[in-house]
Amino acid sequence: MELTKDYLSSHGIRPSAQRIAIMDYLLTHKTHPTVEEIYAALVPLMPTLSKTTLYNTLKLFYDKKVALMLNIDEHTTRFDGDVQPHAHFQCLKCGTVYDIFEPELPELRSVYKQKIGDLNITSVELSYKGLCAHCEQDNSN
Amino acid sequence: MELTKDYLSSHGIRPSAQRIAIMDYLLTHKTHPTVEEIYAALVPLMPTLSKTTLYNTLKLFYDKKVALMLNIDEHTTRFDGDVQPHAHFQCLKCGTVYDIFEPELPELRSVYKQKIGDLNITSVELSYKGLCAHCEQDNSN
DNA sequence: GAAAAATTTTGTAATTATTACAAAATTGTA
DNA sequence: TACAATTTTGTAATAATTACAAAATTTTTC
Repeated sequence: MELTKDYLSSHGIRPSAQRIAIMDYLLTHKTHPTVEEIYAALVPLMPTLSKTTLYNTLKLFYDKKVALMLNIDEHTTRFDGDVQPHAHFQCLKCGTVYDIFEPELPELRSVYKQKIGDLNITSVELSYKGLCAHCEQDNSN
Repeated sequence: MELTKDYLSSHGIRPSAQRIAIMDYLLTHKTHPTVEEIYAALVPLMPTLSKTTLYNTLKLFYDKKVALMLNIDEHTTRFDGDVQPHAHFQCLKCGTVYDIFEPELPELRSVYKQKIGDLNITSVELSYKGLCAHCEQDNSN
């Protein structure tokens, strides 16, 4: 908690109670949560928390580069407190988003913040879809 | 137009007038249009076209693999009639989505439809963001 | 330490994208 | 032609996100 506060400060984010709680949630739940999921988890701990604050804060985290904003899910934006370059996989059946830290994705690291042609890259998102092992063998289609 | 009809048929899609018009639009406008943009362009030609048909048709095209459904844009889904594996870049300022067919993206092709760990990949989306050359030199920030 | 200024949070109300659904129209087939 | 299946349409609902101004909190200045 105290670490989270310093983490925010060192990234130019004033550490309010709300911001600490939200960042702390992202750092301890690497499940690529939606706004709805974060809200549902935090409201019991912080009953006055508003959705607007949550949206504003997540946008701030994204701008300050302490969170990734993932567009992998067709329906909603998901967030990731792990800002190391890595890829994601979403199961088309159960919707779970998995991290992919495979070393055979060198281009993800090398191209990051480089130029392709005359385009100045500032962020990359590499997303896979398919069926996860669990859903693959599950016959309850 | 006649070609478009055959193209749909050969992919198991019954070629209705609406479907031909929509596919034809995608094949001749490689601008990664939104549903709204496609609708605005086609309604003058086909005044009875409904949004529901457009949504259903684009979903069908995606399922039948004659269109890509892009989640690169935070606000809305975009579609691409070019189904060859390739990457995209969206300018954070003007919003334009550019194609990236760079040869230094080998993994995009090799990993496509392969396995990573115990995950069965069926589609890949590689998205970059940043400023395009045009917006980069434009000082009207 | 109190007052003023700046920042952050909140709640409500809009907006936008997407989906549900059933009736109407169209197309394919017996 | 008539029946069945498919496709299209329009309206209404849902869900995600944003706008906005008032209230609360924090920081700065005197």
